[in-house]
Amino acid sequence: MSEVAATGISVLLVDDHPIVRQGYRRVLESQGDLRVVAEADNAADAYAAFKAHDPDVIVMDISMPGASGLEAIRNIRARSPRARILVFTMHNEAVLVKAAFNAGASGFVTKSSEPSAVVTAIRAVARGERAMSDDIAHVLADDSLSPTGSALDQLGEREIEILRQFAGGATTEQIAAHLNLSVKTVQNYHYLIKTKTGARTDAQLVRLAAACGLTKI
Amino acid sequence: MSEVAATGISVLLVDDHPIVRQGYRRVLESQGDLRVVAEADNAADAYAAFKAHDPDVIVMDISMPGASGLEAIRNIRARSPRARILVFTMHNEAVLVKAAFNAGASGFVTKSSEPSAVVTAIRAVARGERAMSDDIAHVLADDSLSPTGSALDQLGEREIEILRQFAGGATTEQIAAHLNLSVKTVQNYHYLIKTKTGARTDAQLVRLAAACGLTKI
DNA sequence: ATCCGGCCCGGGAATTTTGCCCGAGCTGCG
DNA sequence: CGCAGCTCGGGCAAAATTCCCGGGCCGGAT
Repeated sequence: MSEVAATGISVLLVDDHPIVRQGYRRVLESQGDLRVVAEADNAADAYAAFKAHDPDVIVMDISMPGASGLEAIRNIRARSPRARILVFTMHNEAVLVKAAFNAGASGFVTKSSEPSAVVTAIRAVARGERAMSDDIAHVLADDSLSPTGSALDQLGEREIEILRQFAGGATTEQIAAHLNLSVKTVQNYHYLIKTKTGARTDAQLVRLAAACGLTKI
Repeated sequence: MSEVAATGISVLLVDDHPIVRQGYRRVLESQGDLRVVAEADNAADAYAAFKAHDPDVIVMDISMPGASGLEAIRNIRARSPRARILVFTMHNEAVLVKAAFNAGASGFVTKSSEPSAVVTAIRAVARGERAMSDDIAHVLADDSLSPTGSALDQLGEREIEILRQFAGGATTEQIAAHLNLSVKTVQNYHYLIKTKTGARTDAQLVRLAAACGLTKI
């Protein structure tokens, strides 16, 4: 596209809710300097759209069906290290934030933020800077001050993802199918998560996940 | 507001994510016949806004921090039975759907639906009809093939008590000891509660209990 | 280069729990 | 009285859990 404006920032929207994407698109495009050049609702399409449109910034939710959003970030960054990815999700757990940045994200903004925070973050990420919303900064600050850390800090990425889906109400089979794992592996993770967090009951696990913002109720 | 167009549908938006509300507002208002007259990000504000603006339809997400969305629905309907509430959330569990309708919702649309589905549902609800998105209809259809009851309402006192303790994180043995029952009986109640509510997972049970205000998280 | 430790993925086997059947005692109600 | 519903538990096959194990992979330390 040779006629692309020199000053515009092109954006790829990745979110599994069509209506939510619609809304974002309108909000972003009302800014003047932001153009949504493509949308995707899953990790695979996200990479294809990235290759096809070469956007300046990818705005993506990391809680999507199928492959984990973190996995998608890693995939994209592995093949295109100059990709700028702004994570835009409702989760605000320190573990997730750190995992996202480790995976290669350039920014992290929660959906609880003011709309202006997203726009600001997109512009910062487009300039190659790191960006995060105020609440995320607070979460990370609190986390770095606490000696023991959150109960979820001792969990690996896979464990977090499985805990999220489990607490969300998914059955073991559904999780296994979503993540392409054997049922046995999911069961083992389930058990491991319980022992690591000290939860003696599935209900306690759900409460823990909810308390940490991993899932909403 | 004497200048209100006679043919417009006024909408109150309830969602805890500002940017999401922004987006919905733009999507809905681009329809011409829909006007967003107020927004709220929690249950208490939702009722205040409803009283102040008397909207034709309330579009609300039921996963909000603090008070349960179902509780909010019950509150609003109890005081204003003519209120039309369209639940608009990402959750698609049969238990939640049934609980929402039991609480007094007029419609249920998931965020995975096409934007047009929401608009259609809003218009239907405004006409006093019941509305739901296709995926929700499928979930309910699948669920209704088993002749279970509707939701938490048809639970006996003992069942409610056991569900409360279970959702609170108590183990089967603890519940049995606390209620002077055999472990087997508690297990049987556990199973009975699941079948009556339609929950397929302990996590779904906890979510239902939390959504109904049975336990706080 | 090698070891160590961590995460990831699953198998195996003993133990529990589920899922769903059953009967029995107790209420209240027509 | 008969019927219905709640409460309480036994029984038994099927499934899940609880531990254990090993192997592959990778990054960091020696």
